[in-house]
Amino acid sequence: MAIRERRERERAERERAIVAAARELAESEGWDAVTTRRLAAEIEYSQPVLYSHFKGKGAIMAAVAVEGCGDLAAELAAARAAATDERQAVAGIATAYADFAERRPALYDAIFNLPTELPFASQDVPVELARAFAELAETLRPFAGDDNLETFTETFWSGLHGLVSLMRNGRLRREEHERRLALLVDRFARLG
Amino acid sequence: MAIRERRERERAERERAIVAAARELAESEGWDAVTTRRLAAEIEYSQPVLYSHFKGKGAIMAAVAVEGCGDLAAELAAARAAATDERQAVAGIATAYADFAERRPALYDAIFNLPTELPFASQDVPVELARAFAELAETLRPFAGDDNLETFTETFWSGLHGLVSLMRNGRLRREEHERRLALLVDRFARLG
DNA sequence: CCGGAACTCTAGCACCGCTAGCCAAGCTGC
DNA sequence: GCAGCTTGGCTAGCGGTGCTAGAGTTCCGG
Repeated sequence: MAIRERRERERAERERAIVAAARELAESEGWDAVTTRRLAAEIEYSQPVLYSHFKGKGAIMAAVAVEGCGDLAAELAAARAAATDERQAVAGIATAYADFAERRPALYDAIFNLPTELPFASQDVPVELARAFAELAETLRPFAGDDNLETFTETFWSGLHGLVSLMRNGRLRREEHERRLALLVDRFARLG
Repeated sequence: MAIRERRERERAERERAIVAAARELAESEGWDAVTTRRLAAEIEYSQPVLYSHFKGKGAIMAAVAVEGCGDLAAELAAARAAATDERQAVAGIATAYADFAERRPALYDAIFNLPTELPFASQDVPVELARAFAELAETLRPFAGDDNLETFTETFWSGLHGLVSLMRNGRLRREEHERRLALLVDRFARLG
């Protein structure tokens, strides 16, 4: 039965290759360039193979999004760990968040903007996403005051998301970005 | 030469019909249902006619977005006018903004989310959009303090945009919406 | 009345996500 | 060792997309 095991190994490997190809293609040429035909060519298999691994293109994008959540969580954690004091931690994590969105726009879109069926508000949130959210929440904890921490975090997070997504599609003046970021942090990282 | 005038009138009328059809279709069935074939059928002309009015589908969507800006500006202005005091004005305009996004998701997406080439940061912003932004700015003026009013407004606006867009695609718990909105308002409508 | 301009239509291109059905390889039971 | 079945990847194709070339019709000016 070792053959069966090898097969399963190869199959898992191919699945990873699909997600990796989708991610790389999206990051280098944008999601519009990610088509099932292109993806199939990239992994050197025919199109229908993709559908034996994933329900459809949306499921592949969701898989990329989950991977991206891991990266985001890691970068947020690093920013929090590097902070010197509580207030600076908020500024640092905000900058890290904005940098992530700026540096990996395709990944960011997969996680937050694209109409994917990535489970969010339900109970089975991807663990990586929960980690990213928790990093934000822990950083904000000293400033939540009487507000519910989760709600407080969601609101701050929304501010960050609004800043980066409006700027990325040209709705905000790019040169004011840092000032807006500082302003948002200032409004949320204060006591009382 | 009256004939030429009649022709131009009919042509302008047809252009309005295209935009109206796109808007109605998007609002009732979502942007996915807005295809050039469907649009052509709706106005009872053939597909290529659309391209004699607009450069492409994107341009039609941009026209719908500009119309939508007018609606948004009107609703924000009404909310501001109905306010009893300065702080309540911020809460009112925030609620009006969120309600607009909730009640007309397709229109909101056309304005802010879809990757349209609607001119924003350039000098020729649609006048309706400038009006909407100005309503926000005037409402926030008493609370901007030392911050640049425009930057301050952009940041608050980003917060609103983040809240509504994350909630609309299932990234935020719907039942906490009003609390988040109140929290955002509270952070921006305070002195000092 | 007729030549030319303006305009709309049919038909089709290249692409999309997705799937039915064929065919070859490999495992299983005799 | 061999027949038959299962597995799994392939080719080909469906119905859709945005967009356009070129034919055909209508109408205006001389």
